[in-house]
Amino acid sequence: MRSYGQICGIAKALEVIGDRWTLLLIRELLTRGPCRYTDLRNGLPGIATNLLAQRLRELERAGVIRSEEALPPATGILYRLTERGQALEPIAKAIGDWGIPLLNDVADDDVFQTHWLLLPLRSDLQDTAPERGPVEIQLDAEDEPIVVEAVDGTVNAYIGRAQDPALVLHGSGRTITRLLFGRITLAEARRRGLRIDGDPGQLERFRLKLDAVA
Amino acid sequence: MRSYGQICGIAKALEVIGDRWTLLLIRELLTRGPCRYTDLRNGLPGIATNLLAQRLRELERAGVIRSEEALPPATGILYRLTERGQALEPIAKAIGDWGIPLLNDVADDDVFQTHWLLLPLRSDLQDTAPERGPVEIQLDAEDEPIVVEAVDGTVNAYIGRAQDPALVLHGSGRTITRLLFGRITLAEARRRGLRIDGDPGQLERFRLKLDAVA
DNA sequence: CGGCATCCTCTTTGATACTG
DNA sequence: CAGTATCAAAGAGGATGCCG
Repeated sequence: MRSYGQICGIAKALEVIGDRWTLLLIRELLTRGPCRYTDLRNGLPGIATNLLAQRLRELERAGVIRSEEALPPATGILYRLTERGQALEPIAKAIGDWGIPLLNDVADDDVFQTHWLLLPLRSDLQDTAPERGPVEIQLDAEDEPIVVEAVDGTVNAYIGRAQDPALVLHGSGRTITRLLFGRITLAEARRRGLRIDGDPGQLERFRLKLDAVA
Repeated sequence: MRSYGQICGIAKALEVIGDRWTLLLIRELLTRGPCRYTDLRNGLPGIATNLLAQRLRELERAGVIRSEEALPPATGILYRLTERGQALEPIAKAIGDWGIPLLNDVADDDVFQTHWLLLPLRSDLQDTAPERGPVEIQLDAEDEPIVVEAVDGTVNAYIGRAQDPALVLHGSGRTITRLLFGRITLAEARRRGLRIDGDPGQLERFRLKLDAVA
C-alpha cells in the first residue's frame, strides 16, 4: 500500500494491514492456524490468486507471517502468523464486534463458512450458569461442524463433533449466525428452518458479552 | 467498497471502514470532535478532495457520521460521529497500539500533527505515582501545543497550554512521539534536539500500559 | 494437484483545476 | 468554505498458463 506519510501509529499500522483482503487473510490464520495457499484461497472466496500471492509476500516482508515447508510426510508450504501477527487478534476482535449489527443485512448470494464463527464465539459469549456443569452444543451448518463448549465458566469453540451434545442446532449458516449474535429470536430462527435437537433451554446459558449491540 | 460477500462480522465491518483513508478520517473525528470539511482535509494531508467528499457520503449513508449546519453565529457544515461512529474507538485504539512499534521507521518527508498523539496518550499511558499529586506536562512540537495531565491516577491529554507545567518538552514531533512511546531513550531524544525545561524525573511517572511493545 | 506468474479489463485513487 | 469535474496512474478482478 502506498504510504500515508504520517507519523501516527494508526496510519503506520494501516500501511501494513489496511489493504483489501489483508485482514480477512489474517482472520483465516487466526482461526485456522497454519494454512497452505489453497486453504487460504478457499477461505477467501473471490480473491484473485495473484492478489493472494502478493498479500502473502507483503505480509511476510512486514514480519506478520512466515512461510515454511510443511514437515514430512506432509508436503508443500505452510503460512503461519508470527508473534507480531498473533498480536493482531485484538484488532480482529474489535472489528468483528463492531460488525455484528451488520450481520442483519446479508445478500442472497453471500457465502458462509462455519469457521468464521470461531473467533467471535470464543471471545463474545459467556456462560451465565457455570454451576450447572459443563455443556456442549453442536452447530451443524453448511460445511464443517462446530462444537461450542462451556467448562468452568469459560466458553470455547472449535471445529469438530461433540460426543454427547446437550443440544444440536441444524440450519443454514446465515440463520445460525444471526441467532447466536442476537440478531433474530429463536422463534424467528425456527421459522427460517432451524432444527433443534435436545434442550433449547441450554441455549439461554450463553449470553453475549457485548452490551449495546444495536 | 465492493462487497466481500461473506457472512462474517469482520468482512461486513470492513465493507464500511476498510476503504483507504476511512479509518484516518474516523481518527480525526474521534480526536477533534465535530469537524468541517476543511478541518478534515487538513488532518488528512494527501487525500484527494473528491475522495474525501465520497468517503463522507459513504459514511453518512452507513450511519457512522452525521452532517449538520453549524449553530449560528458559526456557519458552514459540521461532520460528527454518530453513536455508532463513536463505537469505532476500540478499533482505532487496537490498531494504533499495534502500530506503535512501526513508529521507528519514519520517512524523512513524513508529516506530523500533534493531535494525532491525543488518542494514544489518553489510552496508553498510566501514572505510576498518583500519590505525588496532580501533574501537568507541556508538549511543544510542530503545530498545536499539547497538555498531558495526570490527576488521581488517570491520564488525560488535550490541545492547549498548561498554566503551570512541571515539565516542558520542546522538539520535533517525530522525536517527541518516539520518546513517549518508548521507541528511543531520553538521552537519544536529547541528541535529536529535544529540549527539556523543568524536572525530567516527572517523565518517569508515566509508563506505557502495553507490555510487549517490541 | 499445489503454488504461483501473466495478461487483460475494469474500478479506485491521485492530482489538479475549477465553481457556487 | 465545501465541494464537483476531469484525466492519468495504480490497484483489483478474472481467465488462463506454467512448472515441479
